Amino acid sequence: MTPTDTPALLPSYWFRDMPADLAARLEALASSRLLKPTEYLYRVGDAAEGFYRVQRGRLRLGATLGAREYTIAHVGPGDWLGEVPLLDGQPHGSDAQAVGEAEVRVVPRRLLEALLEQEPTLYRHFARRLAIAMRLSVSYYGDLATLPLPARLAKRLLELAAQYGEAEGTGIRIDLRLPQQLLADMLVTSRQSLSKELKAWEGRGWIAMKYNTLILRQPEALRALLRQQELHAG
Amino acid sequence: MTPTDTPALLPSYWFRDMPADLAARLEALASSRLLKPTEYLYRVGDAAEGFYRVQRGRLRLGATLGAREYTIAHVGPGDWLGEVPLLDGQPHGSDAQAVGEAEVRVVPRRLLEALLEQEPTLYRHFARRLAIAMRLSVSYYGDLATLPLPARLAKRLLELAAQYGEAEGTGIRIDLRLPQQLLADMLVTSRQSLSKELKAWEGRGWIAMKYNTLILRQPEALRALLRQQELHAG
DNA sequence: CGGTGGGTGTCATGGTGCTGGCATGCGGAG
DNA sequence: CTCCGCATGCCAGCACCATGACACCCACCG
Repeated sequence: MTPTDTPALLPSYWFRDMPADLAARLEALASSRLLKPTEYLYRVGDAAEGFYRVQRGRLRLGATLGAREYTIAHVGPGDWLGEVPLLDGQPHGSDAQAVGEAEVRVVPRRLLEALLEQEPTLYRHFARRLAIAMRLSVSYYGDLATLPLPARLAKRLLELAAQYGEAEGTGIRIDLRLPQQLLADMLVTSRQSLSKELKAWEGRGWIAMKYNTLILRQPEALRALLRQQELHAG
Repeated sequence: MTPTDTPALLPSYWFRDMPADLAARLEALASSRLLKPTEYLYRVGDAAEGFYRVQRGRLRLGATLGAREYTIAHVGPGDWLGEVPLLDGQPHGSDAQAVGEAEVRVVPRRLLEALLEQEPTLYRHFARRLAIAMRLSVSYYGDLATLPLPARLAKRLLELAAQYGEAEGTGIRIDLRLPQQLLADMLVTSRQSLSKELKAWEGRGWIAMKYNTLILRQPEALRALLRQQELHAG
């Protein structure tokens, strides 16, 4: 939960939504599980085995359609995941895959179900979590449906800046620690297109890149581009 | 709820999920509201005023990003909608707009909240509803992210056939009653592209179109196309 | 029964972004 | 320090689909 052990994730707000009291009660039922890089915590079609909290590292949530993969979000320390199949009784509809080394806390299905049966008011928290998730999922769908790549990129970078950014002179520093390929996957674009766009922005002085760090030097320029693209589309 | 008063909707399964006992209790709290064509039941940013059930007609769920609109789903008689803002306390994140003349039953927010407070176990149903919604929303996102237009169209038509189709000789008849423009919006494509694709399929004998009715003559051909496109994409 | 307007079919054109391939660069392992 | 391998930058060619414009057709309505 401390910012320092969070390796700068992609937006995943809703996974965070978990009242402290409930988190503590769940934590008491959990055991640890270690995942090697690229190892799957669960895959599409798996039966629900538990409710998970990321302890360390990062997981990619995604799925494979035919031979093509897509990524929904990345989750990191403090994020909870895996409740959907527990709540509707269907198999998992997406994959959860460790990006690097990762550790998760596992609340076994039986124990969670027992807790819920004993105290059904806890369903209220899950309903709230899912309502937030639904809202964001629809919003991402809308972005993909209406915004061209530069606008989607600008929006994402501004979100990341708001969530994980730290002031750096006149700009905002984002510690990405993420290969361009993975960022491209999340934006539903190709690595090449992403690289090209970033370089173009760097040339204009909007951003600066070094190592794994990205600095928004002129966030206002990104906002302007976003507004303009949105208007132009009509 | 009878098939005959359902004017052939676009896929909207999850809105249906509502246990009969809960539906009856909600219905007892509801009053009716009539909507003229294109009138909004609620819009993005509106505060939550109630939980709704479609009685008659059809509503488009969508939103506007900049000057560009997108459509998430259509809902029709028997479908419930509008719970997200009630559950997370935020304003509406999408629009609900009557397509033709429509009538909805309204459960006022106060009454729903009172019912939930009195009987918190009802949250369980909402959690389940939203879990299903989440699953489908992510699946639509994946379709848009990975499938080219012909595959998305094939998938949608097969879904519609499974939901609303009736046997017709060797094929499946779908009573669309929907202008191509609205179907195109749901597929996130242009009217022209949709028309072109449908005509091409008609030429190959895969489908037949007349009036507002579409007949899948060779559903197997659509499934094959879908499989092939998915593989080709890798 | 003729008019009118929305829905549909079709086309030329252009833009966006993907594909595949290759060069370069950086950073970690030995 | 040197080497290797992943990550990045860059380019040519092309596929897909949006756009805008226009003619046609049918249903509905006066």
